Amino acid sequence: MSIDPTAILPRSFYDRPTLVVARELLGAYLVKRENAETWSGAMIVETEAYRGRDDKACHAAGGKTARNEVMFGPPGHAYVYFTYGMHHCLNAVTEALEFPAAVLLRAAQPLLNLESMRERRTGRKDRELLAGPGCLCAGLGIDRSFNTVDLTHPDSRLRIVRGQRVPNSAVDTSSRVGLSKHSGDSRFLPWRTFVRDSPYLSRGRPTRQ
DNA sequence: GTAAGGATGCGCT
DNA sequence: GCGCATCCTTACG
Repeated sequence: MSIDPTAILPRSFYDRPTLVVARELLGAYLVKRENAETWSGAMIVETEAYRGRDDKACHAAGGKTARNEVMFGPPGHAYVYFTYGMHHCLNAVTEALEFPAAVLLRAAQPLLNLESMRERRTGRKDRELLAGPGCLCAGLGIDRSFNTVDLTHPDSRLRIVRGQRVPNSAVDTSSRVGLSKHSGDSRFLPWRTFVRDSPYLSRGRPTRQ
């Protein structure tokens, strides 16, 4: 298994229904350039879909603001936001221009340049380096300076490239993690997708009734 | 093993 | 000012 940082997923990959993109991102490689020679890489194992004005859990449910306007832009760009006063979260924008939607990358299996990840996440086991949306950004050193980065551009320091095929038999879904009451019925949508038996998943518990 | 609460800063009302 | 698409530490079985 080797990562080819030039096998970039094209914009057409993201210009599809968000749930399809969320499913197909499982097994893909998230790749970040550390410097001229060094790349860090990890296989995506857990995602969540956030889609449109009707999804009350979607940041864009209340309309376009300075914070979420990337979600209204063209697909294939990174939406990175800061939350809980300390965590960054990384999303890939999906669907057509002006339709706000994105896939939250929640967990990944470290594959390339684990040294850098261990430095940024001292004291953690390897399986925990990228296990959670905040952890994933911490482990890969992704902050708000990555907001709006084009994930499909050959010069970008952050991109997603072709990875491994994950069979449907290995994929499971659940409701999304961490949504509060204000999301209404949206919080029960089964829009979290993950590789069922991966040891690299987040510890997040899906929203319950 | 699980559960509860605190940390923390930004976006939005 | 309030609440958050979270994570970590602490407490207790």
